[in-house]
Amino acid sequence: MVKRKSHKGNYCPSARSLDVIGDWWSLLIVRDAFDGLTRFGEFQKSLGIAKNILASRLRTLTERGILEAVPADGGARQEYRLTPMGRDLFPVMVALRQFGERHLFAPGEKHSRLVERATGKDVRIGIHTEDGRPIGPDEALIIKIADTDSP
Amino acid sequence: MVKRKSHKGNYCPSARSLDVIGDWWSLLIVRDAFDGLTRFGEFQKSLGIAKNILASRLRTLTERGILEAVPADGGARQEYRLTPMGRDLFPVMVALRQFGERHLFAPGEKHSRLVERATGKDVRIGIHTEDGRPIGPDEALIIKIADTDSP
DNA sequence: ATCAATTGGTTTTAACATGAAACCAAACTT
DNA sequence: AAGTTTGGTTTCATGTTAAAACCAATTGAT
Repeated sequence: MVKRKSHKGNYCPSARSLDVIGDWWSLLIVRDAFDGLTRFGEFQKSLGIAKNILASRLRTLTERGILEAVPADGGARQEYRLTPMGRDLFPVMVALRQFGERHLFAPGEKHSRLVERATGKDVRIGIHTEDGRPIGPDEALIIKIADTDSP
Repeated sequence: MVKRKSHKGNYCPSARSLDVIGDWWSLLIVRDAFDGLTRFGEFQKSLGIAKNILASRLRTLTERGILEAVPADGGARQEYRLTPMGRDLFPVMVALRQFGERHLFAPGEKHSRLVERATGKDVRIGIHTEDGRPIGPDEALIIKIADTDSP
């Protein structure tokens, strides 16, 4: 491929996010981390991912501050835990989940659910303005950064 | 690569979503579509993506119901527009954007913004229970589907 | 109408990433 | 102490990507 492109320099925050977690496996690893998995073997079993790919992903997620590797059992083995930055991916997970639930399951087909621990109630996502009014895609607008080099 | 794995059969809705839009380019194409781009050349210029890859992505996004291709100018050329299903990816875009804004820009570094068209106010995302209470990752829990084949 | 340029792709090619399996060292079990 | 489990790394075949060349159909200029 002549090296996969990066979106790092992009001034769109979504693009930069995809640069960090936009590959085939990273967000699934993060999802499992939200679900409490911490060990190499747990992720590998849960995802059915090749071990070399998993090792590579855990390494880059750690380098990028999404996960942190803490020594386990006082030995050489690691436990991988979400950092505060990693936990800030929660809305991304919920948004993906909600989209999938709505469009990617046959009617009546079962799927896992994300619920409030205390009450068992479904978790939802909402888009709104900073003063709290709900807003849809058609009322929103992307403002690109001003080109400060213009006359 | 012995063919990239698919998450299609997975019972996690997030995994299925990633199966549909989880590659390196699809969500950026969707972002540009939200921003009003419709033509092959517009996407190509905006993203700097190779033309063959773009053609391939537009095809699969269309096959999967995220985009629809409508003939433009009454000729053979196409316009690519978001379907209602595609517009339901809006929360995903907003969530990615919010994460990127928070963690992937240096202090003071400029980035594009997503605002309400009418007021110019920032668009935010919120996670809450079905009865409206805000909720964080630690109060949430994934419930896996019951294994109906168990005794 | 004719010729040139633009648009919207497809094909080809080289580099690179992925997945599977084999391999290996350290830690844990017995 | 020997075997097993855990947590990887290495090797290899194949898939996927990026870039560039190519091409047909419109569109624009003369």
